Amino acid sequence: MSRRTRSGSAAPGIPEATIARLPLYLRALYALADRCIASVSSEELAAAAGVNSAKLRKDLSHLGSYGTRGVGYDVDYLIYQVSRELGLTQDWPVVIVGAGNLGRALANYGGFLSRGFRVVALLDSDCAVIGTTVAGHLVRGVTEIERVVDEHKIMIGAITVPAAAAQDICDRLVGAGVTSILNFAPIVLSVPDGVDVRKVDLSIELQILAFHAQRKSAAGRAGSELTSLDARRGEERAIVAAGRPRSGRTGPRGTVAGGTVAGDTVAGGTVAGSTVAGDTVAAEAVGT
Amino acid sequence: MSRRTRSGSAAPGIPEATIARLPLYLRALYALADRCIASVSSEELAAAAGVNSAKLRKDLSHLGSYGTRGVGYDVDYLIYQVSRELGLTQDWPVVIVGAGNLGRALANYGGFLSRGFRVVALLDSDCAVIGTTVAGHLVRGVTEIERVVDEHKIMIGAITVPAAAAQDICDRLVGAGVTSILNFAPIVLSVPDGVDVRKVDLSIELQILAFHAQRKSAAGRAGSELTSLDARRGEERAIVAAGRPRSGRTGPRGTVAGGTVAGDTVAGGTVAGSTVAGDTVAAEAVGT
DNA sequence: CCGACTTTGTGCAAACGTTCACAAGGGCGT
DNA sequence: ACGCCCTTGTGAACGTTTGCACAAAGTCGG
Repeated sequence: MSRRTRSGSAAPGIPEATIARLPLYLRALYALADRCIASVSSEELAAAAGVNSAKLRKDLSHLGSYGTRGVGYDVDYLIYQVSRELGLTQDWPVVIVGAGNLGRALANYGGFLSRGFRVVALLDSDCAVIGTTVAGHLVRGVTEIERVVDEHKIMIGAITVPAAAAQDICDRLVGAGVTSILNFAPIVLSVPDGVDVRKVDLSIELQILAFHAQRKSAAGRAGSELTSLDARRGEERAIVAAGRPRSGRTGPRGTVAGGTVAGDTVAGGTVAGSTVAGDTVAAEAVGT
Repeated sequence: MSRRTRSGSAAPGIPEATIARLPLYLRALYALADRCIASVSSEELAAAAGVNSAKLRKDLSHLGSYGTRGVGYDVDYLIYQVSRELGLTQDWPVVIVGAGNLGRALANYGGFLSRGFRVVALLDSDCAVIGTTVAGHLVRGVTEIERVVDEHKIMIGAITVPAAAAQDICDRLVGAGVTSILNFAPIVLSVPDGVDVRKVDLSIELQILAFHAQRKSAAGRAGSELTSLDARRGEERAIVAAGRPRSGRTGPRGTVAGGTVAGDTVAGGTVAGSTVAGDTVAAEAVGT
């Protein structure tokens, strides 16, 4: 908790939400600079970054009073100021552990990674991959973590290994002196105080998307079979209030819908459609 | 804005922040189920998910009163409830456009993607890639977007193409009927109302990490050269107050530090270290 | 030099999210 | 059956974030 909110040192008053948006602004600014646009108003920049203009102005005001009233912001100057605030005016050597698809994707992200970041090592544990070249980087064994980190004074590491290996890799990175970790593995890493962990999970965003998509579906067509979904919800609640609590003690494991669900999913990730059917049966069996 | 906050239909009161954490809980729950743990307390589950236990309880309370006082939550049952709330009890066919490193990584994410999601098509514009098989999927041409979306009734699309092509692909996906888009390209997509866009940017997280790392560096060693960074900041502000505003009109483009910065970066992503030097010079030239 | 116009920077209030602390409610031993 | 103990669910306080609306401050035309 304290790990993410304020990482070690006390923040001098620059909100976390603002920090999270600065990269967005920076990207928009670079796009403007590429098109040789020298000056930009908060309205335009906000539109380019996809945020409210008042929010953008307030965010930028935290960095200082760059910008000219009646005119706007000087693109190049603002790029520099935002970069500096983010710490991108210095060189950040990065080690990527895991040369699978994700690791390779990250190593190839050059176009945007290279602004301040430099991949100095790409490691993997798979002997079949070690020795090959990916995105111009020779893949080396994970045994070299400590040496590489120490040699290049690396403070940032990216973990793109399978979930099962992630904590071990994390421990070794931290042990070697890495204090900032970008975790792509779908587990929660535990790290000592003073170490920053940020995570990127491809499936989480997809699941959030599914939630909203479901909403849209349910709202869109109101008279079709999808309405039975809402109806089922009502019954479901009823089960909880009536049938479920009793079964908690009766069986060592839930004999209601839940058991079926886990059986399906643990088995090997069956498409969840069948799960719904399983529950509908349970609902009828218990509810009526 | 309204696009992300509430996507089309009015939310019945379940906070966005909660939705964003549900996948996290779900993952922790699956991990518990794998270890054959039938019941879990909010404290334990919160620890596994890396959040505050009070937050977890409040989040879950939004779904309903699942859970037994004095005991905890039935793992299997909760898995089902959370899955259903997220819309994962139904099958979501997904199309991935862009079979580069990222697209491949996503297609191979099977272990976690498969819980509710199903990659039905992998498209690319590169003739060299079309026809090859990636993660068990035949790569087809982007020209087939419309056909594939229509044929499989696809509502969710992932964009893993380069930034330059992303908006075009997005437009075509939307035109074909896709209403939820997961965007990996580092640009802000513009979509009509009713279409959901979520973005994943590998470099943004890295930049946030850099910000905190910089903080840690500056705080850690107080007497070394890093202190000059803070000193430079002071001077920087001085320039803004004194020298900069005047140059705004004098030259068509900023002749101060900003120009140098952009020249460096636009040229081809030089490591930003040199930029700092450039600015220091400018600071001395103008400030003193 | 002045007055009109434009855009920044910010005080303020409302919305939102988090955390604490505790009452309500259930299991478990006796 | 009863009381102890444990954990959930939630009311209320707190902090953060957002967005409005406007004064301050600059440019531009005459």
